[in-house]
Amino acid sequence: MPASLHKVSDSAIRRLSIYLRVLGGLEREGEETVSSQVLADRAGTTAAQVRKDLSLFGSFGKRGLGYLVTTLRDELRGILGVSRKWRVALVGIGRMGAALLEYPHFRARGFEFAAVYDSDPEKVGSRRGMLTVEDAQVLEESLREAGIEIVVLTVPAAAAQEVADAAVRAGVRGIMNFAPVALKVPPGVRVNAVRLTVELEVLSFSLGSVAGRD
Amino acid sequence: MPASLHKVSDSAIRRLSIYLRVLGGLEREGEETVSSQVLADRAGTTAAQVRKDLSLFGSFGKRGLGYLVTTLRDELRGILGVSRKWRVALVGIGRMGAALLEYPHFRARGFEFAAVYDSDPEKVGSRRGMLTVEDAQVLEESLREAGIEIVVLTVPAAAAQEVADAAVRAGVRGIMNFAPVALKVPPGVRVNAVRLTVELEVLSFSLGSVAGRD
DNA sequence: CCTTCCTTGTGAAGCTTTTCACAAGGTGCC
DNA sequence: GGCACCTTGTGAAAAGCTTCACAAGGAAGG
Repeated sequence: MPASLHKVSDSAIRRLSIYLRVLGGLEREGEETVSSQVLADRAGTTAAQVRKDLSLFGSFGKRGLGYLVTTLRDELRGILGVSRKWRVALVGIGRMGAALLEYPHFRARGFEFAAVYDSDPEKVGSRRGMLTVEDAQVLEESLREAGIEIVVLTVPAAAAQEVADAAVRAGVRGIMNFAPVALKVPPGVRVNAVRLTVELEVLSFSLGSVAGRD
Repeated sequence: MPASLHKVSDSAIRRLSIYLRVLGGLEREGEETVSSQVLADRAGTTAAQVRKDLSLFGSFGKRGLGYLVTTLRDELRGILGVSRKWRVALVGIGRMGAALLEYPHFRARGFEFAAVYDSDPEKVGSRRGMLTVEDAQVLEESLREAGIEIVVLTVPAAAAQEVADAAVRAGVRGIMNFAPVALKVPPGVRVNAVRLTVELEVLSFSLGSVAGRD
């Protein structure tokens, strides 16, 4: 049975996103079908896991054959909600923010930066690609007017909570947080933290341990 | 029982890294002790989880009092392997690579970029802070000579596996991979992938679902 | 010293996620 | 059409992770 309302784990969703990326590659290579085994190899997981993940949302495969690449890709897009465009804003134009603004994979997946903010008077008013940097002081009103749904937060840790609060007041329900601080948000708002230092420290731990296995 | 050799989950290590960050903040605020409850609040988890995580490595607290901030910080540094410096190399100086080179939190935690590589002749030989960009063609030999232990990979997907192979041959055992592709590496080498698009798609899924809880 | 209060460390229970294994369904060749 | 072969979808088992609940240890004050 499908099950769109049963609670689906975060890790399953992460893997679906990876499958989607893999399917894009397969399509470009001209593959028409793919088995759970091949999909798993390319995604770095197991065939059983792939089938289980997909079965959370329906039966997309053909027994004896596998999955139709294009069809499955479309299904996954629908499940993940990326068959539409999302209006995203970036707050904080440091080096990281600037890099993300230009990051080609976001736009290619339907995430479109529709507004950019900074609090530095030197930056406010300057252009970044198609966008003009707006003053973070008018964040709340401006986000609401622009109909922003997701905010990417690349401000210093000290300013992050304040910005998040304003974004929430403006109706934003998704925040991708690069600031090294745990944001408090009301229920109904989702924060996804990207912790670069944590990732390096996980590596450090693995290498430091007696044997550093796989 | 402590247990330094029992297998410790990745998520537990991630949390330890977050606790370490929180402890830094507490120390700057002049706190001398901290309870598992406060640590949990600031780290975004529960008190029981904090105690369980720490108990994997020893008994660092004092009943009735909590944990000594400075002591626990030192213990965590030791556990995570960041009481020493790590020699890190960056391969691929796009916008993302350039942003990471300047990312202040890496150096502050003991991760020091000791070499930078790119394959673009325009970039090779130019300076980036204290470093001169080296040619990616001599990656393997150069990494070995520089004694690099960790590589941060910010090259296009198509080049990533090749770079990873060279790094592994050079003795690198830790790779932080920003390229949207699953790297194959031999046992003993650890890859940590940073998947920015996946993080956005997880948000997209959460917002798209009927109710987008929490 | 004794009592009260607080917080840790930790088995055990509960829950979630992953892996297993196989019946069922479909393909494609002869 | 029939047969051999392949791959999915899925209950069930296994493994892993988190939460619970409380005994034990220590602090603080009288």
